[in-house]
Amino acid sequence: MPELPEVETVRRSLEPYLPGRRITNIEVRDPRVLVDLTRDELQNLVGQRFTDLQRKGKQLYFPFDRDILFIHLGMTGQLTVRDPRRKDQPFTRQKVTGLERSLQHAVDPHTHISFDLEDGFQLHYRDVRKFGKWRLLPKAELDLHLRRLGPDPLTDEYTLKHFAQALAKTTRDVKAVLLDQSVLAGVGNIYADEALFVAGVRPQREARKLGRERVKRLYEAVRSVLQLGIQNGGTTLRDYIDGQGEAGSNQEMLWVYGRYGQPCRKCGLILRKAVVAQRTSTFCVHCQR
DNA sequence: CATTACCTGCAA
DNA sequence: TTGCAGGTAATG
Repeated sequence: MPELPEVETVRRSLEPYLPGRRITNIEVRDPRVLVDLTRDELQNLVGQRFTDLQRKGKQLYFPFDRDILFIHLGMTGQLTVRDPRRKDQPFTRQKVTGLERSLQHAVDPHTHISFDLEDGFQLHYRDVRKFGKWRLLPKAELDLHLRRLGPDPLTDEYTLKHFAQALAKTTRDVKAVLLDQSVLAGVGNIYADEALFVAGVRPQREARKLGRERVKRLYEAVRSVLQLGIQNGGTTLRDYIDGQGEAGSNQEMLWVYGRYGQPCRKCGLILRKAVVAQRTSTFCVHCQR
């Protein structure tokens, strides 16, 4: 599900609800998403208030009094807030689509963690495949933990120099570099394919063989496709919803991801797919070299 | 490097 | 029934 634009959309959509609210109860139904963390340790957050909602790449992190809660949504993680003032929607809407079913938390077998907050608000974590990960780390370990990630492309730590150097020193496929979270944090399979198309670069091109001009185009394409994704509230293919249960619309804007067999939106040639960096990749052999 | 494992649901 | 899916992390 979630790459940088989806995670950022979740973060923003939770922002009006969580900061300042005290946690009154925590229920963990399936502890498998907890990493180096027991149910009891998570209970330490009861009585504390949410403060800032932060993000680096695909990693969400929420500072509390002494510890920081890290949440990675994996492939199918959903973090949603229930607002008691909106009884009618979206959580009790009567549609019967899969997306809507996910909002009936009380009876949903995939909602593994629920927080009760002040004023009747609730925060729910749903994750069908359970690839998501929750960690609780002391504040002192924040830098250590974030340092394992490369720069977030929406910050000014993301520089052409750094990006070019990372590409120049490896024989890997360029797509593998885009997906490497220690090089840059936040690009996954969708936005890697999209950025490569926008830059006119084939995913299987050897990273160090890209010329200066194409490196620069790719550097900028990464940022532009992520920004567009955020602008459109993320890409909803099946599971992704934001913190208020809303789907995104960026799937309507995709140039190539998931469109193999269909005509290229720029030149009309049928898009091809190949496995690159162990992931299905879609590209246009005419527009991408 | 590539492969496998972790999980569940859904479409082919 | 098989293969595939937005994710990492642990193996050879």
